[in-house]
Amino acid sequence: MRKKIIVILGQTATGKSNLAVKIAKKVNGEIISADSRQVYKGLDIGTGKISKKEMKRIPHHLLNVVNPKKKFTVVDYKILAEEKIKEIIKRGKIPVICGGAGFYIDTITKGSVFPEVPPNIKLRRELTKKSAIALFLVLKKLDSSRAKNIDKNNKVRLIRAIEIAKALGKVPKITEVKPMYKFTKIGLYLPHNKLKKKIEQRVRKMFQDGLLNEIKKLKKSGVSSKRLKEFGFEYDNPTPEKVIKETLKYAKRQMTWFKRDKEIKWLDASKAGIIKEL
RNA sequence: GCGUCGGUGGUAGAGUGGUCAAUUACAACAGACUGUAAAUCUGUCGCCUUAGGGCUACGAAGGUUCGAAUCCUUCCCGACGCA
Repeated sequence: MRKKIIVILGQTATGKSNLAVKIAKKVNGEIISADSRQVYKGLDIGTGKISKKEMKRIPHHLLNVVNPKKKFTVVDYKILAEEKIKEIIKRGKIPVICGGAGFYIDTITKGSVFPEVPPNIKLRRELTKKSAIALFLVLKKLDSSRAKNIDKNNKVRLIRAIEIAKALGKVPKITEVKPMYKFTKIGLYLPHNKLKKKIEQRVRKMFQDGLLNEIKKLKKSGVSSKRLKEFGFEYDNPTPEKVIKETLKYAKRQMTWFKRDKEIKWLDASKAGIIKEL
């Protein structure tokens, strides 16, 4: 029988972490975070990282595992997460994946295998200087079939495709290896106005809790402002209004991603007693 | 009260006789997603539509003109200056 894994996903500020803890308690589970920024050390307030106290002694994995100066990618995530899953199951416990990064979650639940071409910083730096059209032409020469369905305006994608094509000759089709687990996906959602309110509260609290200080600290430790920008608005000279706006937009993009997944069972986060159906 | 400048779409803000349903930005809505994913990128964004067009629109009302967001008159509102 395939082992069971519970996945808690949803937009930011819907209360995923809390629910995950509750569920983990109930099923004797351990939590694996699926958050692309909470993997970094020192990004605590801005990413809404769960506190020790809130964890309620449930083990949490893939939080604070890398230095923010280093790059961490989906593939890194996949490797680590799969390792953790195995370990947890070995301990006779149930893995509970919890997070809002759809891309990260999918790579685990769908088992997508990405071409094994590590980022080539030098090449990227060079290619970034070129225009999207120029990049597109380069890719077309290297791999016309990938060029056919790539987004011509998206430089980030074009650059990665070129990077892969240069290394492998062409961009291989993505394959999916059926994972040997059975995933139960639970999506937490809030009605729009409630979500908005929640986000506003949450952001205001971040500022009270010293978000600006956290940013200062990161800068001091040598994290460049360009890098901080990559982590998102909270780390780029923020005001509460700005951060709220950006967070709302992000929440929107999250939903766009999740909507496609028909396996998700959606639960209204504002209603109590959600756990019983597990 | 006199004078000056200004009133443009959800907001900010261009446009100063035709090519203007109106540059652009933001917001809003929808979407994409092959190792950056809170990243990156796309579409829609006055109303109606059989998608070719049709209609109503740039504070209000009149006027000039073949034609006005753009010029003139009066009025209303705002900012500043002088009283």
